[in-house]
Amino acid sequence: MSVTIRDVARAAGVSVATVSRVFNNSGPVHEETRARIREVAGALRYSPNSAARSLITAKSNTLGVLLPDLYGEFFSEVIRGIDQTAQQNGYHVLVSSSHETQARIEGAMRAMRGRVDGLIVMSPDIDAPTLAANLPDSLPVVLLNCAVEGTTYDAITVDNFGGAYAMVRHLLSTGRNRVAIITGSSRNYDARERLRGYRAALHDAGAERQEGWEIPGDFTETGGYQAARALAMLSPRPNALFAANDAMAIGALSALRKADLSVPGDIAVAGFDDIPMARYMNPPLTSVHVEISELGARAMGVLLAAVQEKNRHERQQVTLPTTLVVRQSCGMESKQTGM
Amino acid sequence: MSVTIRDVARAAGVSVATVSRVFNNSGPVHEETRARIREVAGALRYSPNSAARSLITAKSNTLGVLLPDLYGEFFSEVIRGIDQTAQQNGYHVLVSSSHETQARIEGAMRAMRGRVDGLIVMSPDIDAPTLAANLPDSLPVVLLNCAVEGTTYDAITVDNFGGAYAMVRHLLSTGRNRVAIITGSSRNYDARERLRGYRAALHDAGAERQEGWEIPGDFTETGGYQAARALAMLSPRPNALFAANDAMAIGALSALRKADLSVPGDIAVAGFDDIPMARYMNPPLTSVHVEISELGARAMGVLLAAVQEKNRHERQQVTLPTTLVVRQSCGMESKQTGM
DNA sequence: TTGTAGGCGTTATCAG
DNA sequence: CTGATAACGCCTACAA
Repeated sequence: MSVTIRDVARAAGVSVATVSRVFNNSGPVHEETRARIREVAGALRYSPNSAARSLITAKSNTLGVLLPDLYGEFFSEVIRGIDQTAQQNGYHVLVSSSHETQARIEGAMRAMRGRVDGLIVMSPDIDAPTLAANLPDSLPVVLLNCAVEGTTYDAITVDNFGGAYAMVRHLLSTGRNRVAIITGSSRNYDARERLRGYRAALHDAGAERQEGWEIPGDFTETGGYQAARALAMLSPRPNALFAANDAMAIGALSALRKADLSVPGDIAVAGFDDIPMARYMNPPLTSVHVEISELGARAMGVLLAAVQEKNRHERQQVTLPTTLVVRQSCGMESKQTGM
Repeated sequence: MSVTIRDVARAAGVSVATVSRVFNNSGPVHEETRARIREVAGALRYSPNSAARSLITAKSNTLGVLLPDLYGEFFSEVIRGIDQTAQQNGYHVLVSSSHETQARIEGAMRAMRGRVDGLIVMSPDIDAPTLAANLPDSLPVVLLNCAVEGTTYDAITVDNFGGAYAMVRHLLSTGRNRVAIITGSSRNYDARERLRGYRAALHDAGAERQEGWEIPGDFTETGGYQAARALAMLSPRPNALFAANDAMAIGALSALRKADLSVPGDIAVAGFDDIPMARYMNPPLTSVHVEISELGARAMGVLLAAVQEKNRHERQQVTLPTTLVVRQSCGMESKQTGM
């Protein structure tokens, strides 16, 4: 650990400059001396001090990830995608989680400043202007599932609107005419977009819409459970339910069961995300499939481009498509293909 | 970003040493000048260059986390606990995931060497000797859910054996006399321990045990599904099933349903981990509750102690207790308390 | 209480 | 192809 480039140089009978050259593939080095240096360095178990390197190159080879709250399978997958892509490109990942409030985001950014070459920010709960005010302008930043309308940040989002729209459209097409929704927090960008898709689908199909059919939730199983319990007592009762994520849909299934309502007989149920467990629910849960780890991978991809091209990098706002996965919870007949 | 300590010093009309003292609370500084420096620094948006700081102090204020594979709710929770504890103590977290093989672990460690002050290693698939050979001796390391018998590393593990033992014991106590298990990979430490607990419980209770009742799984929903499908065809058929984790238990529930077996009527089912969704299954899933984020928090706590005390730090191997959570999947009657 | 100056381990710019 | 040597930004004795 305390073996430095000088030790290697001395042991190999060369100057530090030459050692540096072989470790950076910079400048020409005689093949023979290069081999000797590599050997000596290996024997000494030398590895360059990254702090010193960062100090002079002004690069840390580290990228930061700011997360709202590590919770559930969703984030686990996102990070997986982020980390794999980073690793493949020789970068490290510094994570910082649990940033629901603006103050915390701000603090986390300050803490990361100088330690990272770029940042992925995932904070669906913070609005765009607030975010903009806090984002460092000197640092490449990619927004993940954030409200970015009218901004010029690099951003990547799931097609929340399109996915919700397609799902509700599908529910209507199966003959359900009273479609309710369990929403996420109204401060949450994803949740707002999914609600918007729900409303648009109803509107475009000329279907009935009621305020009371928009039941507030919070993206947790418990929230979904409680919302569905409330929904079960509505009259007339909706005959389809679109939960803004799978966790809530699963909670809802449980509540409906308890209320002795059959799914999909009395009411069809659908979720969003298509987490791995969705297909193993009873009944198997219809959902909007999102390639979650791909989401993280793409975000990291854009960030790497921004970091490496640095100047002259075209800002891009990517929307990841979703696909409808129809299973029995919304009335698919065959038990065969439900899996 | 390019504003250095010298700029602050110049602007405040003092020397860099004084500014440094202010930012490190080291040495005495006149209250008045301290205030002025803080103000100037704030106005200039100065923040110390961490690379330079690390270079001279030989500390990075960063702790590394090596994960086998970011997968499912479990890891999400572990990281949450780790990160929160780190943040509270002013440390950053560098993560690196997807290290199933020894070679990858080794590479990741090399990559982190010098960038972190300590390491949390979670690699249940690697055996202790192999691990030991690759662990840096100069760096504080805490093992998380690893096989550590006979080693002196700091380590923290879930009481896999005890949890499994208690669960099987419980299943037997409800009158089930043919208890099967879906195991995890035999290379996985957690899985081995849970299997050991299963066997011990059967043995101690004088219950019947059969090779064929130990069905291999892989900790995924799909693995559980397939294992349960196989189990359903056994004769005589087991009347209780202990899955070594919840994901497999959920897959199993689905398969048993498809095989027209009733749970808990024909067969009781139990899992391990008690992930949030367990209680919302149909029927609600009995499981061994683990305080997962606490696991991460504790690991980080031990690591911080090791890093800060450095010398003279007593090695400790902590085992986190588990609790039995009984729900309807193993025959609890009341629908009321099943939630 | 404050300032001066040396050095942390590398890289990069010059000469040779 | 190789070797000195000046930065990089900061901390920390040691002086004042």
